[in-house]
Amino acid sequence: MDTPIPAAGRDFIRQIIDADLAAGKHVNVVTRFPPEPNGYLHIGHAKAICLNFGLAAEFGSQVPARCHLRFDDTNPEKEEQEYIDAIEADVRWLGFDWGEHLYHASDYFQKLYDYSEELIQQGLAYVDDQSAEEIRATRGTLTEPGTDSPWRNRSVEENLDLFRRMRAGEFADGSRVLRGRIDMASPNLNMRDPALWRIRRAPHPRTGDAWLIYPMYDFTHPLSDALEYITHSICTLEFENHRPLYDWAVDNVSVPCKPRQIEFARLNLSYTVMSKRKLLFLVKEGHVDGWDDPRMPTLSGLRRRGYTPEAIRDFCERIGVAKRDSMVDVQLLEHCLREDLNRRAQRRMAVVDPLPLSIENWEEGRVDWLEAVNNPEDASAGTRQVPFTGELFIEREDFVEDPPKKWFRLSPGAEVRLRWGYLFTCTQVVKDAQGRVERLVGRIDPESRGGNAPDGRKVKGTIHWVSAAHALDAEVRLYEHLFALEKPGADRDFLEDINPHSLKCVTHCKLEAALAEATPELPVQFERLGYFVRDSRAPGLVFNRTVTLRDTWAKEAVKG
RNA sequence: UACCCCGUGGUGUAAUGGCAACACCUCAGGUUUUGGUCCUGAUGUUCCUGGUUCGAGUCCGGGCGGGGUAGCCA
Repeated sequence: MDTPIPAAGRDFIRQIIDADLAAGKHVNVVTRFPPEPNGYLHIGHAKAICLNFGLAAEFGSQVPARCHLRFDDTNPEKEEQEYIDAIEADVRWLGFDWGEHLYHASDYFQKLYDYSEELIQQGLAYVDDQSAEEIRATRGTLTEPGTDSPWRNRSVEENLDLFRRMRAGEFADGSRVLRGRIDMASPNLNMRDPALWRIRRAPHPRTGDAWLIYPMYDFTHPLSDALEYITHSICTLEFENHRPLYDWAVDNVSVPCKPRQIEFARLNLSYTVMSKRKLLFLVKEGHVDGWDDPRMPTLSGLRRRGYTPEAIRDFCERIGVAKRDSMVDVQLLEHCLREDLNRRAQRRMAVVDPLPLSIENWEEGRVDWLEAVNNPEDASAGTRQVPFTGELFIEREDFVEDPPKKWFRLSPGAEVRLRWGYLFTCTQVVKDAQGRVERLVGRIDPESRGGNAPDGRKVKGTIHWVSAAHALDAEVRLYEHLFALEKPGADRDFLEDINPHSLKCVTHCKLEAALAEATPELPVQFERLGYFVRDSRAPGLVFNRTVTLRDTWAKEAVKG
């Protein structure tokens, strides 16, 4: 190593790899991201993806390094091609590339089968005729040892014969299982003669009906890692107790290398759920619109919502990697998002809850094309022309008849700036029969074109607007967190914690005409409201609110 | 009450025997044609208890607390 990396500040996994490289244990770094295609990828997977692919990219400057994408497809009853396709698309969208290294555990079934015969030959595996119930009953408990199966001491020949016939389909589903012959009294339950292969007459998305027996994760995973020459096999904490079994597998068959399993804490995010089981439930029971519902923590949902891969990667970097259970505040994710969007999103004006406003001293039919800055954070984004007329829409929220303290938006007699336009003073409030404000009337200062008065007087409030004659009609979907509680399901069914206000669809919003060209790939900021993106599924002009702007006034208002 | 893992501000992460730091959040102020952005500042931290050491968040013992594990799921 020409430039030794200081240990300080590096997470424990990077330190392990540093040490392995320094000690000459490895001359390269090979990691893998091993999803099971039984659901869509979520933000928790993003953490694992960024870790594994990130490691390969980082160490690649030092030694040969790569990261594989491998589908852990050993349970045909839960896995589907739709998920396989979605996972590949999501990993790519996040910004990672596995190159040639796309693998499937199902490609290794024959090798795994051969390794199993090796185990049988060594007396390290046997065919058990017990039912699943009997095996469960004899496994023992957390505090008591299990008892040996009556079939535990079969001869090698008999085991070989039976195992071959299992494969040939001579036995019914679930009637027999191949078990590792380890230790029924082990304090680690995973070592109490774990099942290695089970009989399942289920078509597999990739192998079709070629196999009637399927290997278990605990057997498949370590050997797949070994077959791919994985150096560091990084997984989540719940597999910690499985590590002795992982090591047992690679130690007892003739694989070409012995990868090391390292466990880290999975991501928990406040105000959401992360288990695939729960996410699947939300989809199947119709609590959300699908896996890519913009309220879902799935990568496809976040994408549709307007999250950027850059923001998600930044987030994954900032949360770090450790072994302690934790719950990350969703506000950190939103902070990363806003930071990215602030840099890149062009500004537009849009009125979600329109209130008509008429300018008395504006010549009928006159259109004034004003210059508006597209992105104050990025001069190269340039400017655009926005039409100003005597009939506008403003945000209903920006007007109050009886302003509270520190209110510097619109109220009767108060002067505000119409962004990029003129200083405006409200002279008249028109109400309907019910007393609801229907329309505002007022005057502009004709000398203030562009937003500044010639006399230099300060106007603190600036509000956004849209010319009525030029406005586009659109639907805007306002989202909040899917769950109302920080930790959904903490003390009741998680469905009861769903936020009833997680989606608000608002129709007949008024947009600046330039928004007609908005695409689902380009985030925009609706000035003073938040970041939005064109929906990728709905026909017509439909926008999703990605995230609001920080709103210090809202906090002020709450305080009174 | 078996085995494994983990305990650092409200949250997440760092400090690798030597001044407990960074980010988010919160709060206060400044700048501002977005109550955005940006800038400045403030509040707040080593689970308890013995020990080793000149010196312990860090090493050791004992507690306490949290998480995981009894699929032919992954």
